Amino acid sequence: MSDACTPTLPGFTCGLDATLRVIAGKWKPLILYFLAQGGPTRYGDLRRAIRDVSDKMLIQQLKELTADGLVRRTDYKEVPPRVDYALTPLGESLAQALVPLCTWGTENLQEVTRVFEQRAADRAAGRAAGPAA
Amino acid sequence: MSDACTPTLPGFTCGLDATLRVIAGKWKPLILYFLAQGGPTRYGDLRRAIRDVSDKMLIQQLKELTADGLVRRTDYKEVPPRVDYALTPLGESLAQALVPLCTWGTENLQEVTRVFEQRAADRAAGRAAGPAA
DNA sequence: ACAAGTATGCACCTTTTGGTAAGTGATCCA
DNA sequence: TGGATCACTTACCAAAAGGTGCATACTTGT
Repeated sequence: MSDACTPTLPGFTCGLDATLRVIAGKWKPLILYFLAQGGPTRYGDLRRAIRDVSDKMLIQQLKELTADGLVRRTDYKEVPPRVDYALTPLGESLAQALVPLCTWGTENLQEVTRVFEQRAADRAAGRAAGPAA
Repeated sequence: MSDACTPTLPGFTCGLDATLRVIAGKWKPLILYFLAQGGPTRYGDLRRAIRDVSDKMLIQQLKELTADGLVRRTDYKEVPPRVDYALTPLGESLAQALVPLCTWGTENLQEVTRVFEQRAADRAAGRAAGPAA
C-alpha cells in the first residue's frame, strides 16, 4: 500500500484515516463531485442538483467543507440572497485523489452491485427471522 | 474529476458513491490497510494491531468485508480456534485505489491537522456557549 | 482446580448522524 | 395583498453506528 501510510500521525492512524475523516458525511463526496464538475455553483443549484439532500444537510456539509478549507463560499450580499460555492486548491487536490475510488467503483460496478443486493437480502432475511423467533 | 463518475448507476450516484459505501465503517479502511501490508493475518493479531477496536466491531466489519468479497476468511477448524484473514484480488484492487487518499492525507497533513483542531475548538466553544445561553 | 487464550455471539446502552417541518427577513411579481 | 424565491436556521425525532461487558466451548499451562 506504499509507505505514504506508515508514519505515526497525531490523532489518526494514517493518512488514509485522516482523509476519510475529512470527507466523512453522507453528502460531502457528492458535493465535491458536483463542484469539481462545474465551476462556482449557487446554493440553489447544488440543492437541486444533488436531489434527496435536505437544506439542513447540504448547508451543514457545505459549512464543514468551507471551515475545512476545501470549499470557498462567496456571499454577494445582495438583496435576494446570492451565494456560490467553489473548490479551493486543496479541495481540488482532494477531488483528484478521489478519482481512483470513483474509477474503482465504476470498474467493479458489477461486484459492488451484487454486494449491495446481497446486503439488502441479508437485512431482509434478518428482519424476517429475528423478530419472529 | 474525469468521466469515470458520470454514468447513472443503479442505486448510487456515481462510482465514488458506490465505493465509499463499500468502505463505510470506522475500521474498514484500517483493516484493509493492515491486510494490505502483511499477508494473511490471524484475528488476534489484527485485534492487537488495530488497537482501540472492540471485538464486536472488528468481527462485524470483517464479516461485512468477507461477505462483500474483499476479504477471505480461513477457518482452520482447529481445537483452540484458528482463523486468518487475507485480501481477495478485489480487496487488493480497492486497497490500491485507496493509496491516493492515503497520500493526500499524508501530504496535506498540516492542513488536515489544523482542520481537526479547529473542529475540536468549535465543538468546545459550542458546548460552552450553547447550554449557557 | 483455575486462570488464560482462542474466535465469536449477544444484550444493552449511548452517541452520532441524518431527516422533517417549520420559521426568518427581504424583495419581486401579479 | 398574497404568494413565491433566496439562503438559511432552529427544534425536534428516528435510525444507525459504535461501545461495553458478559457468555461460550475447548485446551493449555500452573
